[in-house]
Amino acid sequence: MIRVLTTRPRGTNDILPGEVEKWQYLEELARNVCKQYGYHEIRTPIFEHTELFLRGVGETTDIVEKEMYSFLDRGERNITLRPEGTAPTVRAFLENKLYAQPQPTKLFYIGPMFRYDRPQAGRYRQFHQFGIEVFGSNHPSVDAEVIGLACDYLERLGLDNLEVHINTVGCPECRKKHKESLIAFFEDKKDQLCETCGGRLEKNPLRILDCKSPLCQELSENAPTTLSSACPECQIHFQQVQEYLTEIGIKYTINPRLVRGLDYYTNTAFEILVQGIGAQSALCGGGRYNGLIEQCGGKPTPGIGFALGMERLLLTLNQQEKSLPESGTPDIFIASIGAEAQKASFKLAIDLRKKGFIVEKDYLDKSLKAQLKTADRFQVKYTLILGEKELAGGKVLLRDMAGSEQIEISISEIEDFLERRLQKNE
RNA sequence: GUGGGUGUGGCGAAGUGGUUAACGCACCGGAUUGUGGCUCCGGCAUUCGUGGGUUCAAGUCCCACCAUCCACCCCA
Repeated sequence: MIRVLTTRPRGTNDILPGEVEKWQYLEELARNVCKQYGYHEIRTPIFEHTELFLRGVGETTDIVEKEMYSFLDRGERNITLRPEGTAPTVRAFLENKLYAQPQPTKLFYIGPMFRYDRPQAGRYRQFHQFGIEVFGSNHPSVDAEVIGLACDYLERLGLDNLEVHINTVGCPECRKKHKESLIAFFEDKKDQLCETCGGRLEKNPLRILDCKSPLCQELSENAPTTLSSACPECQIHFQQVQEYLTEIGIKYTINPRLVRGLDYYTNTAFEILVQGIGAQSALCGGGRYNGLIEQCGGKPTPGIGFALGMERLLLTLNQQEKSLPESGTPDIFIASIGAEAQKASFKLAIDLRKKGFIVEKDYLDKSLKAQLKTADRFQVKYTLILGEKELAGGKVLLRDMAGSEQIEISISEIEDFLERRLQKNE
């Protein structure tokens, strides 16, 4: 009846203990890799002025047209939960004048994004991205570094069967020409195109190239590609990016049909794909966006970056049965018998925690039997048993759970003892 | 926004119109005095997503709604 109180909003997830450790591990690794490459973390707000995304992402994109979580705040400001991380990063770069520091600026972020989509495997309304951005260099080695960083990260996780697809979508001039030649190419074929592609022809003919309908694929077989339409300058840039990729041993596939959905992309576009996690096979996607910073009110500044889907990454790791850390077990469990001992065990627990041990205890006045059962569930190596008898003598029983042996030691000796034993067993 | 599948206790899962809704796991308690893992015993769904309808009788049939999963569009 009051189900909404116990049901999370559609397309969102609770990350529970046991699972959250995996997230922490993935985030830590991302931070470490970024650090080695000289990228610095940036944390921008989770919401921004709607205008930023209209401008930055593009008014005709699906994100803006139908996927944004937008609302008026109490001050009548039009606010949107960020659907992606690049525009906010650009905004922060400009607002905080990071361009005044040595260039290029190399940033990374990890955090939630929001898109109002129908959820399915690997797609959620709140999802998390790890992304990097480089502002201020159009050097082809930067393109290769960005792609290489993503590959490095994924390889360190031991993932198999990854495919790096790259393409160039050219500069705005190339794109304009390409669009015209595409429309001309499909002119006499438009009646045969599928329903969605019929509509795409006028608005976004680029997308016909990666339509999944077999007939559209066949029809577009010999269509001009962004690559073939690229001007000499863009061709050269793309060529150099490939040379740099080869230099660092990254295997890639040139996919002339690869186009990215957001308006701001120019030149290099790339995706890292993986099979086996459902229809949404793009683990990571990114590219160059040399016009975006100017579009957002800055001086003309080249940029490039990627976004990597954390949920999809977890799905992949799961599917490939890669092991990740799970929740740890306490060092010791403290069982007590009787009210006095309960109080003493409470103090003992806190003293030991202050010494750095991970300590669990009983909070329910359970029977000793039940407490040992609980200790067993926690899989602790040692249980301290504190009863009236021991308490009187300033002692505790220290029980080795695996060997079922226990000795009596004085409370003052516990720390030393555990220090030695727990280290030895580690 | 469109299409398809699913919806029984914390989880897995029987049940296909008829007395008290199997079973497994998990959880909690107990098997004489303060001792876990094995075993045994006991407890744990006034109820089958929600609301209507058909029927003498519905978890079982019909309708609607909701949720969830998958897919399309698109994207991470």
